[in-house]
Amino acid sequence: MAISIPSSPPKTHAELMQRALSLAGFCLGELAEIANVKIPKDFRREKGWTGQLIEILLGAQAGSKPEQDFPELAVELKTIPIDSSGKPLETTYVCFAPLTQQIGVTWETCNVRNKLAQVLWLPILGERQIPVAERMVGTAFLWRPSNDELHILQSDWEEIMDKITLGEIENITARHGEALQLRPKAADGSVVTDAVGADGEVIKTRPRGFYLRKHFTHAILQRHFG
DNA sequence: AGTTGATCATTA
DNA sequence: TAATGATCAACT
Repeated sequence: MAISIPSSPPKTHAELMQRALSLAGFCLGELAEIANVKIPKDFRREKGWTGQLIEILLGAQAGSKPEQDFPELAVELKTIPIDSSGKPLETTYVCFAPLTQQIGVTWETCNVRNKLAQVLWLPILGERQIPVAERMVGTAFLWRPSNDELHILQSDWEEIMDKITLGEIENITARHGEALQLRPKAADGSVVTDAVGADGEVIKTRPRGFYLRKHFTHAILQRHFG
């Protein structure tokens, strides 16, 4: 039952699943000790702490890349905080949205579809009232979108991308999209990037990211756990 | 009470 | 600056 830190990425899906499932039942405090990582009191200043801890324990390569966490397996890793009834506590970040030079990008080739083709979900029982160290890791599972899910995602993505292309970026709010929503994604309000303006000109705006709504990820979890 | 828009640390 | 990992907290 001993957990160790892998020195290399998993080579097969089976190896990845075995590693991920071996974490079930441990709390974050125990895993942090194994990984030799300090435990924050809360996530106010270390929002990505859980995800990075799990990456270490599964042997994912560190660093930021617009590719999957396990490129050779084409698998993306997502930790998702849930309450005691299994409901997601947060939306799930997918990737940045291209705000310019997006001509020619289609659903078939876009980053959203690529990222979501195969996701290893790792639920973390972690209501805010539970101290970080005591939050418990649940049972990991590999998800591939069903045809229905794929169609919803595609329709949302196309609607949002249409508006971006037409220079309506400032009119898109997080209320658009049934499963996918577009929201700011930056360190603070001073961060800007290029986008297409109403008259086709280049404007500056806050970077945006695609997120999965909670009701969508909840449905995914329910499909696997009932 | 649930969601939107804002924010934090780190790396390349 | 742009990307990764996400959660916070103000607002409706």
